[in-house]
Amino acid sequence: MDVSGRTYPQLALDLQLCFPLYAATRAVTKRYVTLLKGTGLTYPQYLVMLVLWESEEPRSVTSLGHRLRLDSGTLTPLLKRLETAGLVRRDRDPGDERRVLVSLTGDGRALEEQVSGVPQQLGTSMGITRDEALALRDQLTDLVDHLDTAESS
Amino acid sequence: MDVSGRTYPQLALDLQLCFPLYAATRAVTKRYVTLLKGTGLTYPQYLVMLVLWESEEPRSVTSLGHRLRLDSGTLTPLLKRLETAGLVRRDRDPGDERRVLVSLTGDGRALEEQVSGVPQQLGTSMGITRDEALALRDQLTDLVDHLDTAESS
DNA sequence: CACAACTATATTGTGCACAACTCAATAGCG
DNA sequence: CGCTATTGAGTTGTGCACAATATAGTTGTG
Repeated sequence: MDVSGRTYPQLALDLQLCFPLYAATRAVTKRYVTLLKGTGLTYPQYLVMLVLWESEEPRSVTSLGHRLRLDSGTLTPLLKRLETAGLVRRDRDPGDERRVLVSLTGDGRALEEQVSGVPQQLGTSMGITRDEALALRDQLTDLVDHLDTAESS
Repeated sequence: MDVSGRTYPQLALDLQLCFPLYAATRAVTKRYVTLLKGTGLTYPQYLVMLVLWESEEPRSVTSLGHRLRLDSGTLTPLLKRLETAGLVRRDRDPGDERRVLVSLTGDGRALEEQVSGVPQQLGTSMGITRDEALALRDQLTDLVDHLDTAESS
């Protein structure tokens, strides 16, 4: 890698780490488009569905946001699209009318079986073993934790 | 981690790897907003500037796109904003009128010095050593390469 | 009870990403 | 030379992300 001519060689590092991270996310998202074709889900919608499938109970918008680190500005329109698609219902919590509870419809629940092969297919596409995936997960999780604490300083 | 109750436990893995990757990219992007405040650059704009700073010659839109894996639909409006900000110029290549050559202005070149501390600050925020960063970079690069070849199949 | 502080969601505006498409310019070929 | 195929950039439309703001509902306090 040629960095010899740069006035500020340290800037090359940003292209070397931050760019691959950025590119990897877009590559994964792109792969999901193919894998999720037929379900009509986008990648962020799939992540929301994963959280709902893992929950026994309906979840509020804020609760989904905490799990996925997304705010209402992103989730509200996304959830409306899932509602239009007939995969979720959105009902005001009778006990606290500020809250909107998101619950799965029959179709939404049924979709889980249809995508059950996706993680396996993606694992193959990424060309890494389960152990490598778990190690990578840990590094990325650490990174997010560090950035979260750094942001508040 | 409780996955015992799931009908399809393999779906938990997508939340365990793909979600951290997705969250890490957004956390890094968010950190850059703070670090780049004052320059007026967004994270994708900063990446474009990094490529221009590392180039001796003006680059075409396609050439920038290959380096950053972005298409003209993303780059054209982004480059127009950089042009409006006075950081780059966009001129048709006299030798091939289809091509638009992107070159740095004096202001654009001067900005390099102003952001030269950013990689160091980000490294601190991420809480990883240079060696860890390079190892992570290699894993992510491998991942992108695998996904690229998988996509075409 | 009145009312200020707080909470949960929704809305608005900006900026990516990317697929699909258009259009102008160029290259290649008979 | 004339015609077709290709290439490079731009446009359009959809769907995130997220900051900033608005609004309705709730809670705590005097």
